[in-house]
Amino acid sequence: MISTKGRYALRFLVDVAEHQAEGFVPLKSTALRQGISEKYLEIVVKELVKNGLLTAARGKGGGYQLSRVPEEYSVKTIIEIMEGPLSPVACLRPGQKPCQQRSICPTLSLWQGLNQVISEYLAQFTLADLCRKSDV
Amino acid sequence: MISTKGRYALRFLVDVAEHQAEGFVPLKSTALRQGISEKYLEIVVKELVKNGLLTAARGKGGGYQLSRVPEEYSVKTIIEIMEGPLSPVACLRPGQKPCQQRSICPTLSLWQGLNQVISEYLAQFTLADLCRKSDV
DNA sequence: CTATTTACCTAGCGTGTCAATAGGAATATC
DNA sequence: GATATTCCTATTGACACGCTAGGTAAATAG
Repeated sequence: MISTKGRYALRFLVDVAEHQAEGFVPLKSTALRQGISEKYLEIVVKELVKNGLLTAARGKGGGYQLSRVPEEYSVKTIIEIMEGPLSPVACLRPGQKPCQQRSICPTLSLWQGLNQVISEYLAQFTLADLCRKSDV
Repeated sequence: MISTKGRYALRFLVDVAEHQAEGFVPLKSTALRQGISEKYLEIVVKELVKNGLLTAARGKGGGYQLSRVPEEYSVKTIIEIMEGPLSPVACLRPGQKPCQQRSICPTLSLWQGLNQVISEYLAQFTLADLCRKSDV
């Protein structure tokens, strides 16, 4: 359900948060530290820049910085940017053609509940929480 | 994360639970009622029989019945039979080669927590709960 | 005994996503 | 001008998903 894109994004953001004090953090160094393919990480990071989570600087001495403070990045938002709406079942995805069985489906409310449980869980954490954990 | 296999399985079991009073429930009739491809449903049902959730009877007048009372079918168990272990991220799946970043991964406990939240949610419901809902 | 109904079995197919790779262009610093 | 970096487009191989096809085996009804 949550692919490498979402997970790499989180790890990248944590890494940047922890190293940006020294200036812009180049993708290459994070890829090395985290053991992630450089080229693949590019794809992930591009999305984060496009959505305004990261500020980029090109050229020598360039790299990435967070656009805001870590407390303002909810895990749910980050995951949704990378993965799209995180419905656990296809029939709940927005823009889906309405299921014909919807009105009589005995499992609909089950999935709606699961959806909510997951959303609430991910919404309660921020980047700052993750950084704290990796300090220990 | 939860594919048609798991969802069809639940809907099939609910349907059988609600119609088995009249005898064995043939796959064909459930497929019609639920609007599911007969042939595809076969694949799903085969798995349920193999795992002892359903009792089958061949030939005319045959079909399927629950092996136990609906209260004894936890939603979590059913889903796990169809989908395998329901970890939201690959690195938590049992039998996965241990992640090299594991000891320093800032997101590990996040995923473990998500895993638990999902498991607990699905474990608290049984087939009987779903049947009640479709009665309303 | 035959026709019918049902479960059971094996195989294959088209589509899409995932994770990753390849090769370069644009931009900034020294 | 050399170097380090982000940015852009395209492609690949593997795999799962949802589904289809074409049968065989068993049980019942007439």
